[in-house]
Amino acid sequence: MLPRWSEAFHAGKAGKIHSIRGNVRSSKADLVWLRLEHGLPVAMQIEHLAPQLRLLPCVVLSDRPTDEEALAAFSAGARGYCNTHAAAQLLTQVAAVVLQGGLWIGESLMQRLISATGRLQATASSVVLPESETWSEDLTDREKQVANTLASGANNKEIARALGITERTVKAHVGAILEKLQVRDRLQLSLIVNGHASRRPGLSF
Amino acid sequence: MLPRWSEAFHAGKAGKIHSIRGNVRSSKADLVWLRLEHGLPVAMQIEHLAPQLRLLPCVVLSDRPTDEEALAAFSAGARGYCNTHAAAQLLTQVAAVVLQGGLWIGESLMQRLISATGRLQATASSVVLPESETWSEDLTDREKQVANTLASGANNKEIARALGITERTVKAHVGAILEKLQVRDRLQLSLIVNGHASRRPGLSF
DNA sequence: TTCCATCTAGTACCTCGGTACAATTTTCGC
DNA sequence: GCGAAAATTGTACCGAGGTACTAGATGGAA
Repeated sequence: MLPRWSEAFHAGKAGKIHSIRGNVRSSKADLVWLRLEHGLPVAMQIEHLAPQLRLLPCVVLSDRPTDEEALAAFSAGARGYCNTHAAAQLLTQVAAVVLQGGLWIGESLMQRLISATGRLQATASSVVLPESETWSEDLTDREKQVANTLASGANNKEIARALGITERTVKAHVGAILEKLQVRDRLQLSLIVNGHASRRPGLSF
Repeated sequence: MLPRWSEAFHAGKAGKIHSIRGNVRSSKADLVWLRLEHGLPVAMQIEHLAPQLRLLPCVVLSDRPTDEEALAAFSAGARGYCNTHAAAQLLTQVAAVVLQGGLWIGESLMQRLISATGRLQATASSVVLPESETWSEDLTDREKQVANTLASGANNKEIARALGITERTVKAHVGAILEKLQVRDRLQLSLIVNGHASRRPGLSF
Protein backbone atom coordinates (compact mmCIF):
# COMPACT_ATOMS: atom_id res chain seq x y z
CA MET A 1 0.00 0.00 0.00
CA LEU A 2 2.72 2.44 1.03
CA PRO A 3 5.99 0.66 0.35
CA ARG A 4 8.28 3.61 0.87
CA TRP A 5 6.61 4.64 4.05
CA SER A 6 6.53 1.14 5.46
CA GLU A 7 10.17 0.88 4.63
CA ALA A 8 10.88 4.01 6.60
CA PHE A 9 8.77 3.20 9.63
CA HIS A 10 8.65 -0.46 10.47
CA ALA A 11 7.00 0.26 13.77
CA GLY A 12 4.36 2.54 12.29
CA LYS A 13 0.75 1.59 12.23
CA ALA A 14 -1.71 2.34 9.47
CA GLY A 15 -5.47 2.41 9.30
CA LYS A 16 -8.54 4.14 8.00
CA ILE A 17 -9.11 7.48 9.55
CA HIS A 18 -12.45 6.50 11.08
CA SER A 19 -10.98 3.60 12.93
CA ILE A 20 -8.42 5.82 14.54
CA ARG A 21 -10.17 8.91 15.72
CA GLY A 22 -10.04 8.99 19.48
CA ASN A 23 -7.57 6.23 19.30
CA VAL A 24 -4.60 8.29 18.31
CA ARG A 25 -4.07 10.01 21.60
CA SER A 26 -4.35 6.83 23.57
CA SER A 27 -1.48 5.34 21.62
CA LYS A 28 2.16 6.20 22.10
CA ALA A 29 2.22 7.89 18.70
CA ASP A 30 4.11 11.14 18.40
CA LEU A 31 3.40 11.83 14.77
CA VAL A 32 0.48 11.37 12.43
CA TRP A 33 0.74 10.82 8.71
CA LEU A 34 -2.28 11.67 6.65
CA ARG A 35 -2.55 10.44 3.10
CA LEU A 36 -4.82 12.48 0.89
CA GLU A 37 -7.18 10.88 -1.55
CA HIS A 38 -7.34 13.19 -4.51
CA GLY A 39 -10.70 14.05 -5.90
CA LEU A 40 -12.48 13.92 -2.57
CA PRO A 41 -13.00 16.73 -0.05
CA VAL A 42 -10.11 16.98 2.38
CA ALA A 43 -10.42 19.96 4.58
CA MET A 44 -13.31 18.37 6.38
CA GLN A 45 -11.33 15.24 7.08
CA ILE A 46 -8.38 17.19 8.28
CA GLU A 47 -10.73 18.98 10.59
CA HIS A 48 -11.68 15.66 12.09
CA LEU A 49 -8.14 15.32 13.25
CA ALA A 50 -7.98 18.88 14.45
CA PRO A 51 -8.43 18.14 18.16
CA GLN A 52 -5.57 15.71 18.07
CA LEU A 53 -3.43 17.95 15.95
CA ARG A 54 -2.98 20.38 18.78
CA LEU A 55 -1.01 17.71 20.54
CA LEU A 56 0.17 15.58 17.67
CA PRO A 57 1.94 17.04 14.65
CA CYS A 58 0.56 15.90 11.33
CA VAL A 59 2.33 15.36 8.03
CA VAL A 60 0.19 15.28 4.92
CA LEU A 61 1.06 12.94 2.08
CA SER A 62 -0.19 13.60 -1.41
CA ASP A 63 0.00 11.30 -4.39
CA ARG A 64 0.24 14.23 -6.72
CA PRO A 65 1.36 17.28 -4.74
CA THR A 66 0.39 20.79 -5.73
CA ASP A 67 1.17 24.11 -4.16
CA GLU A 68 -2.47 24.86 -3.54
CA GLU A 69 -3.05 21.60 -1.80
CA ALA A 70 0.03 22.17 0.32
CA LEU A 71 -1.20 25.57 1.39
CA ALA A 72 -4.57 24.13 2.26
CA ALA A 73 -2.90 21.47 4.33
CA PHE A 74 -0.82 23.97 6.24
CA SER A 75 -3.75 26.26 6.80
CA ALA A 76 -5.56 23.28 8.26
CA GLY A 77 -2.76 22.80 10.73
CA ALA A 78 -0.46 20.36 9.03
CA ARG A 79 3.22 20.53 9.97
CA GLY A 80 4.54 18.90 6.85
CA TYR A 81 3.57 18.14 3.27
CA CYS A 82 5.28 15.85 0.81
CA ASN A 83 4.90 13.24 -1.88
CA THR A 84 3.28 10.00 -0.76
CA HIS A 85 5.84 8.05 -2.72
CA ALA A 86 8.87 9.93 -1.54
CA ALA A 87 11.90 7.84 -0.73
CA ALA A 88 11.99 6.19 2.66
CA GLN A 89 15.05 8.18 3.56
CA LEU A 90 13.25 11.39 2.84
CA LEU A 91 10.27 10.37 4.90
CA THR A 92 12.42 9.73 7.93
CA GLN A 93 13.96 13.12 7.43
CA VAL A 94 10.55 14.72 7.30
CA ALA A 95 9.63 12.95 10.49
CA ALA A 96 12.75 14.15 12.23
CA VAL A 97 12.20 17.73 11.22
CA VAL A 98 8.57 17.81 12.19
CA LEU A 99 9.23 16.11 15.51
CA GLN A 100 11.69 18.88 16.24
CA GLY A 101 8.94 21.41 15.74
CA GLY A 102 9.94 22.39 12.22
CA LEU A 103 7.88 22.62 9.07
CA TRP A 104 8.41 20.60 5.94
CA ILE A 105 7.32 22.49 2.86
CA GLY A 106 7.31 21.19 -0.67
CA GLU A 107 10.05 22.37 -2.92
CA SER A 108 7.89 24.01 -5.53
CA LEU A 109 6.01 25.86 -2.83
CA MET A 110 9.28 27.09 -1.46
CA GLN A 111 10.28 28.20 -4.91
CA ARG A 112 7.13 30.21 -5.26
CA LEU A 113 7.65 31.66 -1.85
CA ILE A 114 11.12 32.71 -2.82
CA SER A 115 10.30 34.06 -6.26
CA ALA A 116 7.63 36.25 -4.72
CA THR A 117 10.29 38.30 -3.05
CA GLY A 118 12.04 41.45 -4.09
CA ARG A 119 15.49 42.60 -3.11
CA LEU A 120 16.41 43.53 0.39
CA GLN A 121 19.33 45.03 2.16
CA ALA A 122 21.28 44.12 5.21
CA THR A 123 24.78 42.99 5.93
CA ALA A 124 26.43 40.11 7.55
CA SER A 125 28.33 41.26 10.56
CA SER A 126 29.23 38.14 12.40
CA VAL A 127 29.25 34.42 12.07
CA VAL A 128 30.02 31.58 14.36
CA LEU A 129 31.39 28.09 14.37
CA PRO A 130 33.22 25.42 16.38
CA GLU A 131 36.63 23.79 15.92
CA SER A 132 39.31 23.69 13.21
CA GLU A 133 41.23 21.13 11.19
CA THR A 134 44.49 20.05 9.56
CA TRP A 135 44.35 19.07 5.88
CA SER A 136 44.49 22.56 4.41
CA GLU A 137 47.97 23.54 5.50
CA ASP A 138 49.73 23.36 2.16
CA LEU A 139 46.95 25.10 0.34
CA THR A 140 46.59 28.76 -0.48
CA ASP A 141 43.46 30.59 0.59
CA ARG A 142 42.04 30.42 -2.88
CA GLU A 143 42.75 26.74 -3.14
CA LYS A 144 40.98 26.18 0.15
CA GLN A 145 37.93 27.93 -1.19
CA VAL A 146 37.99 25.77 -4.28
CA ALA A 147 38.51 22.62 -2.23
CA ASN A 148 35.64 23.48 0.07
CA THR A 149 33.26 24.26 -2.74
CA LEU A 150 34.26 21.12 -4.58
CA ALA A 151 33.80 19.05 -1.46
CA SER A 152 30.26 20.28 -1.16
CA GLY A 153 29.43 18.55 -4.43
CA ALA A 154 29.98 21.29 -6.98
CA ASN A 155 31.31 20.58 -10.46
CA ASN A 156 33.86 22.85 -12.13
CA LYS A 157 31.25 25.08 -13.71
CA GLU A 158 29.54 25.65 -10.38
CA ILE A 159 32.78 26.35 -8.61
CA ALA A 160 33.60 28.88 -11.29
CA ARG A 161 30.27 30.60 -10.84
CA ALA A 162 30.53 30.55 -7.07
CA LEU A 163 33.96 32.15 -7.06
CA GLY A 164 33.49 34.42 -10.03
CA ILE A 165 36.28 32.96 -12.14
CA THR A 166 36.46 30.91 -15.32
CA GLU A 167 36.21 27.17 -15.49
CA ARG A 168 39.76 27.06 -16.75
CA THR A 169 41.04 28.72 -13.61
CA VAL A 170 39.09 26.29 -11.51
CA LYS A 171 40.85 23.50 -13.33
CA ALA A 172 44.17 25.11 -12.53
CA HIS A 173 43.34 25.30 -8.84
CA VAL A 174 41.94 21.80 -8.69
CA GLY A 175 45.00 20.47 -10.43
CA ALA A 176 47.26 22.23 -7.95
CA ILE A 177 45.26 20.88 -5.02
CA LEU A 178 45.35 17.31 -6.28
CA GLU A 179 49.08 17.64 -6.76
CA LYS A 180 49.72 19.11 -3.32
CA LEU A 181 47.56 16.62 -1.47
CA GLN A 182 48.74 13.75 -3.65
CA VAL A 183 45.31 12.45 -4.51
CA ARG A 184 43.97 11.10 -7.75
CA ASP A 185 40.68 12.83 -8.36
CA ARG A 186 38.02 15.13 -6.95
CA LEU A 187 36.13 12.31 -5.27
CA GLN A 188 39.06 11.36 -3.09
CA LEU A 189 39.69 15.03 -2.46
CA SER A 190 36.18 15.41 -1.16
CA LEU A 191 36.72 12.46 1.16
CA ILE A 192 39.73 14.18 2.66
CA VAL A 193 38.07 17.53 3.01
CA ASN A 194 35.03 15.94 4.56
CA GLY A 195 37.13 13.93 6.94
CA HIS A 196 36.41 10.50 5.56
CA ALA A 197 39.92 9.67 4.45
CA SER A 198 43.51 10.38 5.33
CA ARG A 199 45.84 12.06 2.88
CA ARG A 200 47.16 8.76 1.62
CA PRO A 201 44.39 6.19 1.68
CA GLY A 202 46.84 3.32 1.36
CA LEU A 203 46.04 0.63 -1.16
CA SER A 204 42.55 -0.79 -1.25
CA PHE A 205 41.13 -2.74 -4.14
CA MET B 1 27.17 40.44 22.35
CA LEU B 2 24.65 37.64 21.83
CA PRO B 3 23.64 36.52 25.30
CA ARG B 4 20.78 34.27 24.27
CA TRP B 5 22.76 32.61 21.58
CA SER B 6 25.78 32.07 23.80
CA GLU B 7 23.50 30.56 26.36
CA ALA B 8 22.18 28.10 23.81
CA PHE B 9 25.52 27.12 22.29
CA HIS B 10 28.37 27.11 24.74
CA ALA B 11 30.68 25.43 22.26
CA GLY B 12 29.94 27.80 19.43
CA LYS B 13 32.48 30.26 18.15
CA ALA B 14 31.81 33.73 16.83
CA GLY B 15 33.74 36.03 14.58
CA LYS B 16 33.59 38.60 11.82
CA ILE B 17 32.62 37.17 8.51
CA HIS B 18 35.85 38.20 6.81
CA SER B 19 37.97 36.30 9.26
CA ILE B 20 36.06 33.15 8.55
CA ARG B 21 35.58 32.81 4.84
CA GLY B 22 37.33 29.73 3.60
CA ASN B 23 37.77 28.68 7.16
CA VAL B 24 34.27 27.48 7.76
CA ARG B 25 34.55 24.17 5.96
CA SER B 26 37.88 23.33 7.44
CA SER B 27 36.35 23.46 10.88
CA LYS B 28 34.15 20.85 12.40
CA ALA B 29 31.21 23.22 12.29
CA ASP B 30 27.93 21.80 11.11
CA LEU B 31 25.88 24.94 11.29
CA VAL B 32 26.51 28.59 10.58
CA TRP B 33 24.64 31.46 12.19
CA LEU B 34 24.64 34.72 10.35
CA ARG B 35 23.58 37.88 12.10
CA LEU B 36 22.32 40.59 9.82
CA GLU B 37 23.25 44.20 10.28
CA HIS B 38 20.20 46.15 9.24
CA GLY B 39 20.64 49.01 6.83
CA LEU B 40 23.57 47.49 5.00
CA PRO B 41 23.53 45.29 1.89
CA VAL B 42 23.18 41.63 2.80
CA ALA B 43 22.74 39.52 -0.26
CA MET B 44 26.32 40.08 -1.24
CA GLN B 45 27.59 38.90 2.12
CA ILE B 46 25.36 35.91 2.09
CA GLU B 47 26.75 35.12 -1.30
CA HIS B 48 30.20 35.00 0.21
CA LEU B 49 29.04 32.09 2.25
CA ALA B 50 27.29 30.50 -0.71
CA PRO B 51 29.89 27.87 -1.51
CA GLN B 52 29.89 26.66 2.04
CA LEU B 53 26.12 26.77 2.24
CA ARG B 54 25.82 23.73 0.03
CA LEU B 55 27.34 21.70 2.77
CA LEU B 56 26.80 23.86 5.81
CA PRO B 57 23.30 25.01 6.57
CA CYS B 58 22.97 28.64 7.54
CA VAL B 59 20.52 30.26 9.90
CA VAL B 60 20.02 33.98 9.57
CA LEU B 61 19.44 36.08 12.65
CA SER B 62 17.79 39.43 12.38
CA ASP B 63 17.52 42.06 15.08
CA ARG B 64 14.23 43.25 13.67
CA PRO B 65 12.76 40.49 11.50
CA THR B 66 10.52 41.23 8.56
CA ASP B 67 8.88 38.94 6.07
CA GLU B 68 10.70 40.53 3.18
CA GLU B 69 14.05 40.08 4.80
CA ALA B 70 13.21 36.49 5.60
CA LEU B 71 12.33 35.82 1.98
CA ALA B 72 15.56 37.42 0.85
CA ALA B 73 17.48 35.25 3.25
CA PHE B 74 15.80 32.08 2.07
CA SER B 75 16.29 33.00 -1.55
CA ALA B 76 19.96 33.44 -0.78
CA GLY B 77 20.13 29.91 0.54
CA ALA B 78 19.46 30.31 4.23
CA ARG B 79 17.87 27.35 5.96
CA GLY B 80 16.41 29.26 8.84
CA TYR B 81 15.42 32.75 9.88
CA CYS B 82 14.58 34.07 13.28
CA ASN B 83 14.97 36.84 15.78
CA THR B 84 18.50 37.47 16.99
CA HIS B 85 17.26 37.81 20.52
CA ALA B 86 15.03 34.79 20.57
CA ALA B 87 15.10 32.66 23.69
CA ALA B 88 17.97 30.23 24.02
CA GLN B 89 15.55 27.34 24.05
CA LEU B 90 14.09 28.44 20.75
CA LEU B 91 17.51 28.80 19.19
CA THR B 92 18.44 25.25 20.07
CA GLN B 93 15.17 24.12 18.56
CA VAL B 94 15.93 26.00 15.39
CA ALA B 95 19.33 24.37 15.26
CA ALA B 96 17.84 20.92 15.68
CA VAL B 97 15.34 21.45 12.91
CA VAL B 98 17.83 22.88 10.47
CA LEU B 99 20.37 20.18 11.19
CA GLN B 100 17.72 17.66 10.27
CA GLY B 101 17.41 19.30 6.89
CA GLY B 102 14.29 21.28 7.69
CA LEU B 103 13.53 24.96 7.34
CA TRP B 104 12.73 27.37 10.11
CA ILE B 105 10.38 30.04 8.92
CA GLY B 106 9.27 32.97 10.97
CA GLU B 107 5.79 32.78 12.31
CA SER B 108 4.48 35.86 10.58
CA LEU B 109 5.81 34.64 7.27
CA MET B 110 4.04 31.37 7.82
CA GLN B 111 0.85 33.22 8.54
CA ARG B 112 1.11 35.15 5.32
CA LEU B 113 1.83 31.99 3.46
CA ILE B 114 -1.25 30.41 4.88
CA SER B 115 -3.57 33.35 4.43
CA ALA B 116 -2.66 33.49 0.76
CA THR B 117 -4.41 30.25 0.17
CA GLY B 118 -7.82 29.34 -1.03
CA ARG B 119 -9.79 26.23 -0.30
CA LEU B 120 -8.94 22.87 -1.77
CA GLN B 121 -10.35 19.42 -1.93
CA ALA B 122 -9.06 16.05 -1.02
CA THR B 123 -9.83 13.49 1.60
CA ALA B 124 -8.08 11.76 4.35
CA SER B 125 -8.01 8.07 3.72
CA SER B 126 -5.54 6.69 6.16
CA VAL B 127 -3.33 7.66 9.02
CA VAL B 128 -0.28 6.11 10.51
CA LEU B 129 2.65 6.61 12.83
CA PRO B 130 6.40 6.10 13.01
CA GLU B 131 9.86 5.03 14.22
CA SER B 132 13.27 5.62 12.55
CA GLU B 133 15.70 4.25 9.98
CA THR B 134 18.94 4.70 7.99
CA TRP B 135 19.98 5.84 4.51
CA SER B 136 19.40 4.57 1.00
CA GLU B 137 16.75 1.98 0.75
CA ASP B 138 15.23 1.36 -2.68
CA LEU B 139 18.67 0.23 -3.80
CA THR B 140 19.30 -3.41 -4.54
CA ASP B 141 21.98 -5.26 -2.59
CA ARG B 142 24.37 -5.10 -5.48
CA GLU B 143 23.75 -1.41 -5.92
CA LYS B 144 24.49 -0.84 -2.26
CA GLN B 145 27.81 -2.63 -2.67
CA VAL B 146 28.65 -0.46 -5.63
CA ALA B 147 27.55 2.69 -3.83
CA ASN B 148 29.65 1.88 -0.78
CA THR B 149 32.72 1.05 -2.80
CA LEU B 150 32.31 4.17 -4.85
CA ALA B 151 31.83 6.27 -1.74
CA SER B 152 35.14 5.04 -0.40
CA GLY B 153 36.88 6.72 -3.31
CA ALA B 154 37.09 4.02 -5.95
CA ASN B 155 36.82 4.72 -9.65
CA ASN B 156 34.87 2.44 -11.97
CA LYS B 157 37.81 0.24 -12.75
CA GLU B 158 38.52 -0.36 -9.09
CA ILE B 159 34.89 -1.06 -8.32
CA ALA B 160 34.87 -3.59 -11.14
CA ARG B 161 37.94 -5.32 -9.78
CA ALA B 162 36.62 -5.30 -6.23
CA LEU B 163 33.32 -6.87 -7.22
CA GLY B 164 34.60 -9.13 -9.92
CA ILE B 165 32.57 -7.67 -12.75
CA THR B 166 33.34 -5.61 -15.82
CA GLU B 167 33.63 -1.87 -15.88
CA ARG B 168 30.62 -1.74 -18.13
CA THR B 169 28.48 -3.41 -15.53
CA VAL B 170 29.71 -1.00 -12.92
CA LYS B 171 28.55 1.81 -15.14
CA ALA B 172 25.16 0.19 -15.36
CA HIS B 173 24.87 -0.01 -11.58
CA VAL B 174 26.15 3.49 -11.01
CA GLY B 175 23.74 4.83 -13.59
CA ALA B 176 20.86 3.06 -11.87
CA ILE B 177 21.90 4.42 -8.49
CA LEU B 178 22.20 7.99 -9.71
CA GLU B 179 18.77 7.64 -11.26
CA LYS B 180 17.14 6.19 -8.16
CA LEU B 181 18.68 8.67 -5.79
CA GLN B 182 18.19 11.53 -8.19
CA VAL B 183 21.71 12.85 -8.00
CA ARG B 184 23.94 14.18 -10.72
CA ASP B 185 27.27 12.46 -10.36
CA ARG B 186 29.40 10.19 -8.23
CA LEU B 187 30.72 12.99 -6.08
CA GLN B 188 27.28 13.95 -4.86
CA LEU B 189 26.47 10.29 -4.44
CA SER B 190 29.45 9.90 -2.15
CA LEU B 191 28.26 12.86 -0.10
CA ILE B 192 24.94 11.13 0.46
CA VAL B 193 26.44 7.77 1.28
CA ASN B 194 28.88 9.38 3.67
CA GLY B 195 26.17 11.39 5.31
CA HIS B 196 27.24 14.85 4.23
CA ALA B 197 24.21 15.68 2.18
CA SER B 198 20.55 14.86 1.93
CA ARG B 199 19.17 13.39 -1.23
CA ARG B 200 17.55 16.63 -2.23
CA PRO B 201 19.51 19.47 -0.75
CA GLY B 202 16.43 21.54 -0.33
CA LEU B 203 12.97 20.52 0.52
CA SER B 204 11.85 18.17 -2.15
CA PHE B 205 8.44 17.66 -3.54
C1' DT C 1 5.02 -21.46 -17.49
C1' DT C 2 4.94 -16.84 -17.76
C1' DC C 3 6.29 -12.58 -15.99
C1' DC C 4 9.25 -9.39 -13.82
C1' DA C 5 13.18 -7.67 -11.34
C1' DT C 6 18.01 -8.11 -11.13
C1' DC C 7 22.65 -8.80 -12.71
C1' DT C 8 25.35 -8.95 -16.32
C1' DA C 9 27.62 -7.01 -20.60
C1' DG C 10 28.39 -5.02 -25.42
C1' DT C 11 28.92 -0.77 -28.69
C1' DA C 12 28.58 3.84 -29.38
C1' DC C 13 28.54 8.52 -28.15
C1' DC C 14 29.15 12.84 -25.65
C1' DT C 15 30.45 15.51 -21.65
C1' DC C 16 33.33 16.45 -17.88
C1' DG C 17 37.61 16.02 -15.37
C1' DG C 18 42.42 16.40 -15.41
C1' DT C 19 46.94 17.50 -17.63
C1' DA C 20 50.47 19.73 -20.65
C1' DC C 21 52.32 23.01 -22.83
C1' DA C 22 51.84 27.99 -22.33
C1' DA C 23 51.04 33.50 -20.90
C1' DT C 24 49.56 37.76 -18.26
C1' DT C 25 48.30 40.12 -14.12
C1' DT C 26 48.06 40.87 -9.10
C1' DT C 27 49.83 40.93 -4.66
C1' DC C 28 53.17 41.40 -1.27
C1' DG C 29 57.55 41.43 1.11
C1' DC C 30 62.32 43.10 0.75
C1' DG D 1 60.93 49.07 -7.87
C1' DC D 2 62.03 44.04 -7.98
C1' DG D 3 61.41 39.41 -7.49
C1' DA D 4 58.58 35.56 -6.10
C1' DA D 5 54.45 33.46 -5.18
C1' DA D 6 49.80 33.42 -6.30
C1' DA D 7 45.85 34.15 -9.34
C1' DT D 8 44.16 34.34 -13.67
C1' DT D 9 43.05 32.57 -18.51
C1' DG D 10 44.03 30.33 -23.11
C1' DT D 11 44.21 26.09 -26.47
C1' DA D 12 44.53 21.47 -26.90
C1' DC D 13 44.39 16.67 -25.78
C1' DC D 14 42.92 12.30 -23.65
C1' DG D 15 40.90 9.35 -20.43
C1' DA D 16 37.13 8.67 -17.16
C1' DG D 17 32.36 9.30 -16.23
C1' DG D 18 27.73 8.99 -17.68
C1' DT D 19 23.94 7.97 -21.09
C1' DA D 20 21.36 5.60 -24.75
C1' DC D 21 20.21 2.21 -27.06
C1' DT D 22 20.38 -3.15 -26.60
C1' DA D 23 20.17 -8.02 -24.74
C1' DG D 24 21.30 -12.71 -22.55
C1' DA D 25 21.06 -15.30 -17.98
C1' DT D 26 18.98 -16.06 -13.63
C1' DG D 27 15.67 -16.66 -10.15
C1' DG D 28 11.61 -15.89 -7.66
C1' DA D 29 6.54 -14.75 -7.72
C1' DA D 30 2.03 -15.21 -9.72
